[in-house]
Amino acid sequence: MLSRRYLPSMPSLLALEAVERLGSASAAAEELNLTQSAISRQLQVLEGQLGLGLIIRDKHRLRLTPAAQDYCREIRRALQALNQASLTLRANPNGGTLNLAILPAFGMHWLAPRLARFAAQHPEVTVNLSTRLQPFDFAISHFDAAIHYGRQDWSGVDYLPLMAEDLLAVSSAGLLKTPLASADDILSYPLLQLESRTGDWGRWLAHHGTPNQRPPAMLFDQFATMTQGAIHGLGVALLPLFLIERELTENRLTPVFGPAIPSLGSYYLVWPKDAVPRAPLASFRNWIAAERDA
Amino acid sequence: MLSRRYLPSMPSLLALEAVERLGSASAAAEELNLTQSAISRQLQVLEGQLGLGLIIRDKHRLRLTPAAQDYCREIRRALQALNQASLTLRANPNGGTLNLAILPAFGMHWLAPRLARFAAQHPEVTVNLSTRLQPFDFAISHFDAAIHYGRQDWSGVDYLPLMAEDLLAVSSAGLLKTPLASADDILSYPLLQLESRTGDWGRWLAHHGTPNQRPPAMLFDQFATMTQGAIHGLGVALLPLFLIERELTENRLTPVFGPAIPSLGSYYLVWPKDAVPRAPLASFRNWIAAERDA
DNA sequence: GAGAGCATATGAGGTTTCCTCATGTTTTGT
DNA sequence: ACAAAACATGAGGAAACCTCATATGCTCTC
Repeated sequence: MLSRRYLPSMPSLLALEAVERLGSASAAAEELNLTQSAISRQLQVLEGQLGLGLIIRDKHRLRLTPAAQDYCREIRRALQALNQASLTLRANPNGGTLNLAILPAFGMHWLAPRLARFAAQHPEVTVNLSTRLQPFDFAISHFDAAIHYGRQDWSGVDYLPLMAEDLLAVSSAGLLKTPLASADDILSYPLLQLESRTGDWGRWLAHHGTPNQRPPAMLFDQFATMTQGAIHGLGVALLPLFLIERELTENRLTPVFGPAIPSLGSYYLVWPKDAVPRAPLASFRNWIAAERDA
Repeated sequence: MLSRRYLPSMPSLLALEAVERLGSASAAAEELNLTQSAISRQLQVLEGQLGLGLIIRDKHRLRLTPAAQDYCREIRRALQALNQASLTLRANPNGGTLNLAILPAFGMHWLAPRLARFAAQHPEVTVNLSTRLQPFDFAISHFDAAIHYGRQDWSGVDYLPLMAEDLLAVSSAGLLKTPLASADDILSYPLLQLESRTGDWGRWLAHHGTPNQRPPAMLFDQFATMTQGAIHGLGVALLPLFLIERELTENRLTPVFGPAIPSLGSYYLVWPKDAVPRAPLASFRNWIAAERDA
């Protein structure tokens, strides 16, 4: 329950926030279209209400105490959330919102091209996308659903399988002087891999008859940067086929050895098992299942 | 930059929040120590300012539109953050706060017993603990630092090693009728393992001369539940020694085969590389380094 | 189906908060 | 030394907020 007693007023919080950011009451006043006098008073009001000093008034300069700076960090985040929520509501007065955590590569290549159709089909839902590289706890985040790659190893969620994945070993055209005679010749080139998928090269080698290897490789946190690395000749990368179709047709990447092999994990839409049902999520789930089967 | 124009007033947000939660304006009025009249007007003010209807007035009952419910979810979170920040500031006017993400088992067994000393040494810092089972992105969370188990595989952070770990194979006293003749006899018992550490049993077997195994095992997301499972005879678990000292001395768990083996990962304190230096984090880092070496 | 009980809405009016204007004081820079 | 710039504050008005009193409509019970 929220007690009204300890919630400062909006103007006083805005004043503090702006003063912290801009460094002076005058500048804050200008930004907020107020007078310097108003800011000065609001700061006093806030100090009075919280019952402590927030500002060190030193030679007619304002400086926040360390505690006030911490406080400011928190309230800025909260104010931005309020602002964002209000703007979203104005932009979309009839529908709901769907907060979706995506994986950057999947979001860019699979979801983004299709999402316009969802928007057309469900104009009442605004989709907010935010990238997350790792699974997270739904209970302490504000997401309705997430895109997950891997196996069904996220606890407390339900899964909708979206897509399997094939991995192809590729490099820039110039990297290999001569074609590889066998798969394990690849070990003489620098290998690139994703932090979150360090087993992939081992699986690729096993698939080509060289088991129990776990070759060293350069680490990237996202496919986008790894793809760029490969294009620029940094080494050989094992990349999902659906991400690099353009790079292959435009010869910026070329296959190195063998065909694409099926990836160990798949892409899923996941959402918390215990969430209260919400229309936007249900619409999205139905839509994405249909897209998958299209 | 926060525009003052679209930020509703505090009373109007509180009114909406309470109405959504309590279902009526009268109940909201009582909770907020206001009159029903005040609530009714604030709702109208809010609708006016946002320029849209939030409430379906149906037979003298108030019902929020779906969009308003979504909006409510967001503002409630923000209001709670403001409330929390204000209370924290009042409780601790001189110092900073340190938001720390911990691993539950490490937090309970290693950190908790020591944390009182930090509090005594640094009364000016309030430590907020929150458990996280997986690495996360510091840029989009509000944490100052985190406890990490594994290798140095979290990107964009600095590391302070805290502790290595030894793993012991244990079960309830009654589970094994006869002592194991060899390590791989363990495969005939159900094995328990952590979701995030699925390679551990393979390493344990390799350590005892049986390489390249990846035995199936029951999955747990936290050590606490897994320990309870082992105590109640669910199977054999590979548990960090520092977590189960009591269980061993009190014979609720007994070693199954062999001594403890060193774990692949270690515990670290990690914090974002690019963060602006803050006194609470520096104090904590210094303190925890000293604790580690004590 | 009449009346009690409980909702919300609203007119009128008071109180508090918020803001500006005008002015004073101190510091900084030229 | 003087201008410019910064913050503080007294006074007063405007806006926001709240209450009281009252009106109206729904629902449930007898």
